[in-house]
Amino acid sequence: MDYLKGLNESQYEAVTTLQGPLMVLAGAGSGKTRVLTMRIAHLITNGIDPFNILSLTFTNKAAKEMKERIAKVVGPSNAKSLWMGTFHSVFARILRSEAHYLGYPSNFTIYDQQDALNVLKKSIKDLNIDGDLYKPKKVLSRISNYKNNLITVRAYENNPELIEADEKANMKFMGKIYKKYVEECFKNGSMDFDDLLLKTNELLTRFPEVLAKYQDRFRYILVDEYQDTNHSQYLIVKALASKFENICVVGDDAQSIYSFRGANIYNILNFKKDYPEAVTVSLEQNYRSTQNIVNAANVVIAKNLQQFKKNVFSENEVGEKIKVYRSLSDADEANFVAGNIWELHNREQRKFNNFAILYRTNSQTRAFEDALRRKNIPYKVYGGLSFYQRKEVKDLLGYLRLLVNENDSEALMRIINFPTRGIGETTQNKLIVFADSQNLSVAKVLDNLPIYAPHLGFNNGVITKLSDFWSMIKAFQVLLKTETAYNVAMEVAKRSGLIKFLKDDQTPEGISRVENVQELMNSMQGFIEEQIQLEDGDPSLPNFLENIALSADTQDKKNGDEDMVSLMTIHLSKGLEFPVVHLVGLEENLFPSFMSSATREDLEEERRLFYVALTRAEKQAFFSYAVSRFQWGKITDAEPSRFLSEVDEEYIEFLNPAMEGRFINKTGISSNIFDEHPSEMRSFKKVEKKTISKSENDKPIAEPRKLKPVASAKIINPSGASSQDIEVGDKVRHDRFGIGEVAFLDGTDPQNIKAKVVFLHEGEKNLILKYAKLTKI
DNA sequence: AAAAAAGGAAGCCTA
DNA sequence: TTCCTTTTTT
Repeated sequence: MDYLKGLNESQYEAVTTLQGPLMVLAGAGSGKTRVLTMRIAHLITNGIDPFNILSLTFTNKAAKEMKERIAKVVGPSNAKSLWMGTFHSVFARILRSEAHYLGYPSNFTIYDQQDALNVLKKSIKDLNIDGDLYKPKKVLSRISNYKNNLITVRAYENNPELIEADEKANMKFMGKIYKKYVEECFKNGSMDFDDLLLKTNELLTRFPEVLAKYQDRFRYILVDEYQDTNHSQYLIVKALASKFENICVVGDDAQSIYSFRGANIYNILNFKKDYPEAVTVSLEQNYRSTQNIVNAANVVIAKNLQQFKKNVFSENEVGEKIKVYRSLSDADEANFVAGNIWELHNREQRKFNNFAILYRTNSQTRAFEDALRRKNIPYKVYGGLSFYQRKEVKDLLGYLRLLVNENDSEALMRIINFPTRGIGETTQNKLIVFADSQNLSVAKVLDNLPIYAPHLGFNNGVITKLSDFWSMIKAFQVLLKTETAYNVAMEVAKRSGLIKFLKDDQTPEGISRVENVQELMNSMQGFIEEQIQLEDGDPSLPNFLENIALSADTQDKKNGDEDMVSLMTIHLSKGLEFPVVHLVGLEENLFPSFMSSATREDLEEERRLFYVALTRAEKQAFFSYAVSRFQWGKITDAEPSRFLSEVDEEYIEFLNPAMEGRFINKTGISSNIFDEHPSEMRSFKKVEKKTISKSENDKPIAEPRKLKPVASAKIINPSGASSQDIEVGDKVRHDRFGIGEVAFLDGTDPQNIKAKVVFLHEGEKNLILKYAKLTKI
């Protein structure tokens, strides 16, 4: 058992405690992945059939890597029958084989967020509900919330509290929309991401024989990143594990950062309540970072109340102090970071891929891209629009999805007139309305076009276009029976006119679109070859489509990537490590985010995010913040993040000596370093930063303005033309914070007025009127 | 009636 | 900036 050698005491315990419930609290950099893989290997060497092991990971990439590592220990044939993957991919697979229980076709389509949004938009429109009041994105996130908490449409309708809550939030049609959306998805034979979990729960609850089958199969269950599971996932795990209770959860409560998509930190905090006999193992030695970094991260995270007591420590070198840079503007900050990387690259011979720039929001990327490009430093931005979300890629995939599931009317409508073939909006609407009224799918109508056409009032020209289109699709479907997925896709790309359409556009963007389609074809070819190599591989088109639908992590960072600086959000950086980390934009209202300073829970999550960011660093960490930043089309004042003041000074070194200690504020409420002379200093600052952004950033400059407090101001209501006066002393209502009173107004530019509002329950908040959507009461 | 072109508004928190 | 709506052209 060589693989057990080199484990420390707690790692050893985590690997070898095989029976019964086990919780492994794995601090950052404590060798968690190693423990997980060794544990599975150990299970297998102890005679457990891999077929009986279910291992749920956070990303598909993690699953793949882990599987490879396990294969090295126990041999590839043993590793093969392991059930390993994300919740979504594992249960999508199960749902496909059990779909008939739920009345779904086994070839159901999986909708990504964009698809879901399109269906939702259509639903809202069909219900004749004002889309301005019911912003699809907002509605979708509410629906997602319901689903993650197992609130089905029926449960919703039977829950007066929920209905009342939605009414209070000015969304009394939520129930109606929810119902319609679910019906549409069902009709399309499709599930969104949340459905994959919700329907699994339904399957396991309603059909005891199915539950028994999977309980019996998954005798040993491992869940990674347990702190980021949502309620729905929690229930699935609990149901499956309830027979044998061989459940091992691994995670770190200090790194729970996904509550905005439903993750519930109490799943891990209450594990002991669910399984009173559970053994807890804490992995506390950090092998990744210097002592300085570990200690600095510790003192910050210690400010959180909701957490397990841990003593994370490092026995690595003490290391350098964290360097803090105060910059004048976002561009200045980016120049500092780029210059610093350049210098370390030269002076310490660090390769570019040693560096990461981590930020809170994607919109911060641009400044860094500009600065790096100017210095000719190679970089790669992670996140943002992923390859599979590109329009041209989704268009081709739309065709392919339609071939597999012709009831997928979302896919059908996407491509029925793309490339344009004279089937315009009017025709499309007629089709949909008719299909709905007859309770048929659009595909069925097209199947029997000659019969239905008279009822549709189409002229001959339209009928010809429609039947031409549909016979083309049918021909593709026939092709699918004999040809490989790749050949079919190639045929689709050519015969649908898609390639021709894209090639007609010779602009650089157009050329890159063609390349993207080619890239899709390549990845398809790669997928097919890979699947053929595998003994139990499945090179079919449906399998390919499922794979991409679930690979939100396709463009994740690979280790040993090319020699480039990595730029990504902190969320994306979870699980990665870099010798040198620049954590940027450490400003109030940016990090912590202005959306997240409302409640203690939100703030604690931001602090965990900070913890995650800092613990990515192995050798050196740099913090930076700007005193003003180009944001929302305006130059906005910024104050140093409270997290900066939460790091003990012994771990920090200030690069702007004059500023040393100036921002430290022990109240936890942000302070402005210029508070002593508010107006003069601020207007001075404005001038200064304007010159900077002009020369260095070439961005439009805001009109000069005086910044003196005003007694009243107009607010612009973004959702309509109506504007409303808000004055000091007014009682106002906020979507989230509730009722409060305006204490102070600041600024004359109607686009940029800040209000200090004292809320009944949430206390004092600084809000930008334009975004706060306050209602006067 | 459909397609292309132009104009205008909102968008930003995080996968 | 990107997406959506409106206008103009065929």
